[in-house]
Amino acid sequence: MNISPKKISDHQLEDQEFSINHQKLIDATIETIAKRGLGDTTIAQVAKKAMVSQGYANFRFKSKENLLLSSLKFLSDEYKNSWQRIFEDNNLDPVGRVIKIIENDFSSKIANRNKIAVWVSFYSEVKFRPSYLSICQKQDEIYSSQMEKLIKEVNILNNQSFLTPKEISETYLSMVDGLWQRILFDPKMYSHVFCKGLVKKYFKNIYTDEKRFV
Amino acid sequence: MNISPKKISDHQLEDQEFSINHQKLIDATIETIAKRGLGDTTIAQVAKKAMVSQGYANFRFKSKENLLLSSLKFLSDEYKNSWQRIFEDNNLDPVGRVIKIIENDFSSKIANRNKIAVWVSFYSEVKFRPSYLSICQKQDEIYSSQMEKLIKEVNILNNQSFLTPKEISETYLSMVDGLWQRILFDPKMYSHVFCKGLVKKYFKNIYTDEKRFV
DNA sequence: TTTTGTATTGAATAATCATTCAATATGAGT
DNA sequence: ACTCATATTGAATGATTATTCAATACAAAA
Repeated sequence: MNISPKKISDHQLEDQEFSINHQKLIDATIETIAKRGLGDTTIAQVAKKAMVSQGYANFRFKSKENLLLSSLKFLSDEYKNSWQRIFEDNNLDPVGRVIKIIENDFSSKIANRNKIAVWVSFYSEVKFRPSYLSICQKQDEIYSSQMEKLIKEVNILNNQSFLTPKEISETYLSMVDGLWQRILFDPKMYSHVFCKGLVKKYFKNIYTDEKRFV
Repeated sequence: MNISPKKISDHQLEDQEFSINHQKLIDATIETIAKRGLGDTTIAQVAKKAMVSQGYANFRFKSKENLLLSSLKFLSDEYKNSWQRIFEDNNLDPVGRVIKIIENDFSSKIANRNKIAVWVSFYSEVKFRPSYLSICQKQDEIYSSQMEKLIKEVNILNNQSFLTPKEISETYLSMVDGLWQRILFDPKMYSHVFCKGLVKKYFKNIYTDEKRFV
């Protein structure tokens, strides 16, 4: 995982905040949180999983807090990138874009149980750690407003007027958060297929003539 | 808060797992988790807030884990009772019952930021603590099936057939979970009024003839 | 008042962990 | 081969905190 193509010594990359060890530690942090919970995640365990010494992990990230923060940032960026790719794809019409968003939100890369466990762990601490909040909240506002704009386009094309774009987009985003949480409890019942189906049915009910919401 | 009407010495109530101190400690636990997060909640802080000694808190609940568990149980029971009251009220027709459920889910007693912070904290640990899971999951399944049954009644009366009762009830329950989480981030934007309005609009869109979904 | 059983204290204990840092390994340049 | 700069180790440190328990307060009964 994350092997750089050419063998480069780590220190050459240090200032860029990237190296094999840097990423190995972040991956190990995510795995550890997913397996044991944020509260039971220790530097020792993370270091062991990343196969570096405990001291090194601390040295590399300056503090445990910073390691956790970097891991959250990594997940946040991963999601952001997948979102942006959809919004920058000019081959998609509004409905096609909505469908891609849904597929992405319940893809196995994004909505797997490990990553959700990490998200929820951080979410639960957001109220107490301004640094977590600043990573998540700003992005969340962007997603909200971009989604609303997108739905506005869909609404116009599909001649729907009872629900406002804001209502539809807020409902969608809440549903996704709720379903993610439920995947944690009962991943069998809340399978990707089930979740995608549920959300698409929501849209199908609004845009009855649109055949693509399966 | 929770003053018993007559002055009774605590030990008379001990076997019933209830006493002034018992409840004071649970209240203090919830407040502490809400204020500092599950990870930073220590027995010392809880004991201080409950105005008993640290040793006593431990003695009374046998362990920190048990104190946390009792607090989760308290919240879970509180929600359960409010839910049951609605389902046992024979004056309500199906739609009236749905509306009461919505009002309850976003009442200030249930959906306040402190209690949500506690819920989310526990949720985030559910994957790792079977004891938490057993308190939450069983109830959640009951809510799911009762809600589905209720929607079935509403569907029949309102002649709606495109969305299945299961789809509507799962969508509702997910939305509530998602909105709760969002209240944590941004309580101003996700006010009780906003959340209730959003959910009612969802139902209004499904049951267009039903005037009560505002 | 004295006794007795329970409630409550708070200081001591022991375990866990983040963090530090002196010592060592590594590998590129000479 | 030697030097030097950087990477990495792992044992020691110190802080935090759950848990224990001997000592004390209290209140009811005699």
